Amino acid sequence: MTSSDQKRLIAAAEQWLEENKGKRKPTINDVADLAGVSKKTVSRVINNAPRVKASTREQIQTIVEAINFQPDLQARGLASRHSFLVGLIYDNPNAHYVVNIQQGVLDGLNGTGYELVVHPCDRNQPDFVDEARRFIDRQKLRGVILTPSVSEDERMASMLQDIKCDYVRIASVKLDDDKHMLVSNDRTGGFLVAKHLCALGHSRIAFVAGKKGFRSSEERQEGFEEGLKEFGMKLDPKYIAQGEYTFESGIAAGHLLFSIEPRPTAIFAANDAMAAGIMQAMRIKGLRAPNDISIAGYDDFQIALTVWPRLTTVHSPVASIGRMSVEHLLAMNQSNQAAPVSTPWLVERESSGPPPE
Amino acid sequence: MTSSDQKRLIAAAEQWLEENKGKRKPTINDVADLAGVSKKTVSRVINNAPRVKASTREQIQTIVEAINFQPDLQARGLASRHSFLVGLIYDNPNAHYVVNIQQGVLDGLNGTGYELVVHPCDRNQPDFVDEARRFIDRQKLRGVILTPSVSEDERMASMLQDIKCDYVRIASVKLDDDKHMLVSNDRTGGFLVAKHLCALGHSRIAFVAGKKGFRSSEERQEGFEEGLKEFGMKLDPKYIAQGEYTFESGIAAGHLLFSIEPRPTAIFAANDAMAAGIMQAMRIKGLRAPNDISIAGYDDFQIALTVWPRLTTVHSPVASIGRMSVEHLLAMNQSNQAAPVSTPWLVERESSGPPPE
DNA sequence: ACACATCGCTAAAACGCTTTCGATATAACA
DNA sequence: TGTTATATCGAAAGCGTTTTAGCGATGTGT
Repeated sequence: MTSSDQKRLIAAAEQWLEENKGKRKPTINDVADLAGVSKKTVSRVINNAPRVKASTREQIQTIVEAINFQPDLQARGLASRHSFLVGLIYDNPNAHYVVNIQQGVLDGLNGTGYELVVHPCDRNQPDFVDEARRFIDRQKLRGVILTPSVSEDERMASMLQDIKCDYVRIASVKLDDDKHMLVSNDRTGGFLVAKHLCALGHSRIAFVAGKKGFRSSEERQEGFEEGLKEFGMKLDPKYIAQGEYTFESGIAAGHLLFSIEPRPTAIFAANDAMAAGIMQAMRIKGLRAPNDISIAGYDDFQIALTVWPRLTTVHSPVASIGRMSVEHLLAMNQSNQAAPVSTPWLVERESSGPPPE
Repeated sequence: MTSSDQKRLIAAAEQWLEENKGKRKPTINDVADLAGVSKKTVSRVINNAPRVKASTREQIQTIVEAINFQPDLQARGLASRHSFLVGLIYDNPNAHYVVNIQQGVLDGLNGTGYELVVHPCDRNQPDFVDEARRFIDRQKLRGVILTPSVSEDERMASMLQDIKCDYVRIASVKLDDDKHMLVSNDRTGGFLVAKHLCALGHSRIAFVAGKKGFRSSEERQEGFEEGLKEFGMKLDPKYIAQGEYTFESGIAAGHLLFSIEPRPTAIFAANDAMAAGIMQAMRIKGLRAPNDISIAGYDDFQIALTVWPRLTTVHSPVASIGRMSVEHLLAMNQSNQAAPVSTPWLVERESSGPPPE
């Protein structure tokens, strides 16, 4: 394209703008007319489709920018049978988890032209899968991201397969094909905690499990047991308490564990909220961390910093998991990549220390 | 409609289902054909428009249900120039606030056919209003909900007026027409705290302000001062510390206030996170709540229950505010209602008590 | 009895894109 | 030179709704 062509096109575009100032938004027809090509060719350009001569493409792009043409998403969707929306389906009760994962997903979506529509669900309701299905095909979502624990639900996954909706499951272990998974590898996190507590010299170590049926809790526990094993130790069943991933269940688990003889010298709770609950229970009993009992949690959410002493915990990069999950989702049909895996790390703070004499 | 008509229609619908089983979804054309009417009449029925004979309406509804016709949102949007999406625009850094308001908004949207698309924004970026504008008219949102502090931004509001997008601003004070406001009345919350602390017998009371430029903090403070006034007291400027609404800024404010002579016997922080920070600072100084200093916060988020002693605070019904805001938004063009107002209440816990001798 | 609304409905034209199906021009090849 | 690929582009037909324009039948007031 010569520069005089360029000038001529821009002049035409300016004139168009003058004539239609505020009256109506530019459509693909306007672009086609101004560029002297057919709609189809413009369509090819805005969709980055091949089979357009470089110079033609350039001309069209000049016009598009000059009159600030934005394709209408509804029209596009109607013709191509899909929307420019991605869904986030979650049932996690933890506010920090939801906000962080959501932020990560939004970051990943940024600049792609897709927007995020959120959809909490309740696995206790018998029709939650059907409800999700209606949601998805009402809005013809481009794809969905599933977070734990709904990501662990096979009924949900097979429904998505049925309706041919792209999806990525964020979970602590690989439950599906590579293309549909993002693994957070909680086993490693549990392992790190065991190593940390063992290295400090603890031998009577307790574990507080999260909500039953949550895979993350099982993974954290198994990783933990592996770590203990490496130090020639094993998790004594009497030192295992069942929690619910809530602060209150942490308090209850704490009281339960304190009454066992001999008392454990360290407790690993499957998340921070329960760890904070245990620390609350310790205060009531007059026990102090880490002097009497060391405490470790999992998540590294705000609560880990607001308790006293601050909590030793496993940091899981939740926001970055969210971002990776969208990237994986949107690249799904272009390349055959392996499932991304995120690796957590240990954050040592004041709640853990050597065992008492 | 006679019952034989009904049967005939249902039989025809069943046959249609048989013929197109899984092949394609029913469209408005199918309904029109089966019911023996024009598309427009079906359109009137599904939009609850007038000028349709009751019996005709009934027949069409019979067919709609029989073949489970769901109007295509993209096509509807294309023709009617708006989508079935509502936006939530937020810039609040507090995870609990975001999740709760979001949950409330989703509750309000439930059953309306609208879905929620979330859009965080950053008021520090110079083009955040333009960015929001592009987002809104790209997706042709039905309306948006604005939460503090972006709800307090007049540039955002006037942009929404310009593009004729319905919106509701959630804020602690009325900043706009009734139709565009939902007021959370933080002044009352501040007032209640003052009354509570005064009634306990405190006379040296400090206040920790939230982030500068946040209207909520100002309202809480003013309500607080009104309450003090009612007890014949006033807020001594030396007892006012500037915070940032964060836990860390609470720690800093605490240390600052502790060093003042005479030390205040009670501190009201403009939110829970800062109150928790102050309690952290007290622990470091060897001070105890409420024996040495009473503490009160604002929000009643989870952190108020996980600190020790548990925090006396003001409960603001955030989720219900979210729900009300959507209802207000969707009813905006039908009736002329007053701006809904939510009233907070005091929750007394162990962090506040009588002043020391 | 007449003009004039109102009601109930229809046919056709948008809405702004993508898809389908070809057409033409150019390059490559024998 | 003729033949075949390949690259580039266009016309027309959808996609599934709502809007527009208007028609006949029925009621309403004078």
